[in-house]
Amino acid sequence: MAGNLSTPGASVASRVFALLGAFDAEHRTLSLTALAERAGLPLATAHRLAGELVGLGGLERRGDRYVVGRRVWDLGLLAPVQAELRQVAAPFLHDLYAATHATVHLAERAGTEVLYLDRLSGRTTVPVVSRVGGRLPLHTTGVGKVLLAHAPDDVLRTVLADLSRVTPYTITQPGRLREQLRRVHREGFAQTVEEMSPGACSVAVPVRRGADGEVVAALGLVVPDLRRGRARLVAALQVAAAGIGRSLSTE
Amino acid sequence: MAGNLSTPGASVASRVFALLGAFDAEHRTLSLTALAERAGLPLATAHRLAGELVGLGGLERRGDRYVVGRRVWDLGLLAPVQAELRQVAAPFLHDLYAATHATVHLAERAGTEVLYLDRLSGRTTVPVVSRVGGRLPLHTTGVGKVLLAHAPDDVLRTVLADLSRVTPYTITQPGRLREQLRRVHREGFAQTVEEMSPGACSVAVPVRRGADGEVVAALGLVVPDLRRGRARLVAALQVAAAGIGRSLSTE
DNA sequence: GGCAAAGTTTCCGCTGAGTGGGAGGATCGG
DNA sequence: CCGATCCTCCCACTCAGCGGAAACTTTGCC
Repeated sequence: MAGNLSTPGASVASRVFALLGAFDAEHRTLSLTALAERAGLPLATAHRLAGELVGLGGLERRGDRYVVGRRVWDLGLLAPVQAELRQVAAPFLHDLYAATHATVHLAERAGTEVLYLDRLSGRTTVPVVSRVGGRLPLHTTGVGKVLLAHAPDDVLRTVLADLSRVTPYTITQPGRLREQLRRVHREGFAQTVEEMSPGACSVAVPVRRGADGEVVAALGLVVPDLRRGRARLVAALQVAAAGIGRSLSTE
Repeated sequence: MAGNLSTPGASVASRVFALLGAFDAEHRTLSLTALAERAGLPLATAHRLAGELVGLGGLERRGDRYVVGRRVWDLGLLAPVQAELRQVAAPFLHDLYAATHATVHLAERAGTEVLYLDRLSGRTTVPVVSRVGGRLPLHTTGVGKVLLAHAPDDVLRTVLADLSRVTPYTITQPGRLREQLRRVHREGFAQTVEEMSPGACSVAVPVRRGADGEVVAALGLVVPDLRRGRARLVAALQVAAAGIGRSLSTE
């Protein structure tokens, strides 16, 4: 994990975040050894610091494994991560869910990835890999394609230069993706067919801030099949996106 | 704010959390001076540490105010705060919302307070003060009364000893509250009428883990008026709570 | 404009908090 | 029983962090 933080010169604060940053969606619990390893800290240091963090609520111990502490959850909920957007969007997401019973996503672009801001998923839905706070590639998801179509040129170039394959259907040819992004502009929505996850298709539309039309986010649906009813889904998305955009204040 | 952390002996990690802990729902942005004050740190120290945290993503600067950083949001979402419960409950919360269009709450008891784990609120709803990750008194909310009715004796005693008044209708007499808690047991649900927030009423039921019947959480609805349709709301809540309880694994 | 007050940033020398190698335990499996 | 693996603790050295104080910026008032 990143440069060796055990070298003198690294602040304690950075070590705190190194420890916390050792956790991710695939590693929600870690043994001390794994924690030290992933944080790039000597065992003794990790042990002492981890103990301290447990006392502060930044970590929790469950048996001999560590997990991120409740205190961090508390604090994180205070972070203004698109707070207004999420607030405004919430009822529209419910409406979409009620109308479609598909998994509903609200996402923004974070660099060259999609960042999922909110998600509603029902009982009977295709398994979806997204997660609020999670990031996925821009070229493999519906919301990602929408955001990519409206991203600055340098982002597009970076993404096109490295189209990783996720499923057999993932689009890895820059030319094909470029063509699809043009269609996103022309038709106003993006779609994917099993490009991120087998058995999952998606459609997505941009959310434009009412005042200036800037694309601030994307709204998407994940369904098992798009061959029937796509038009209805897109229409529902567009209604919701327009409603959200209208309700957003000018920054 | 707590003991003076500027005295030597306090670890850097504790100062980091002191700074982050200076933020709360009412203070989501702070000037440097306010931050230092609320964290109990000397100005120079707060300034340096805050700068460091900005570099690490733990804080963000907006103009000359600080807010909690995205990194903390990211990390917090990895904290296993009733992860299974929230996951299992999500679709039931949607159902409840679809059926009632009321604000839906999922909450657990954290010491002598209610901790809101999830919340769905629609467009047209009474203004509600709850917030995911937020805490409220046990005796002024529907979910709180449910949780209090099933809390250990020492918690009950502590709460009864200090029934703070929030609105003119808040129950502040231990006797009356005791009587209501008995009714919660007898009738299987709790209610409030403008006891937390003027114009807001609520009903709530316990969520019992299927395996052992232990009350692990409470499920509640907030509506403008309970005089009509209360029975329907309670019935809907009970169906949902039973469904959630059945889906919970034995810990 | 001039001045005071409040808030923010920088400087710098002293010092004890933090560090981490290593020893010592605990636990497991063969 | 022994070795492997992981966790905990110790302690002497040292440099990262500390914070008082001074400089600087912004704001608001006369």
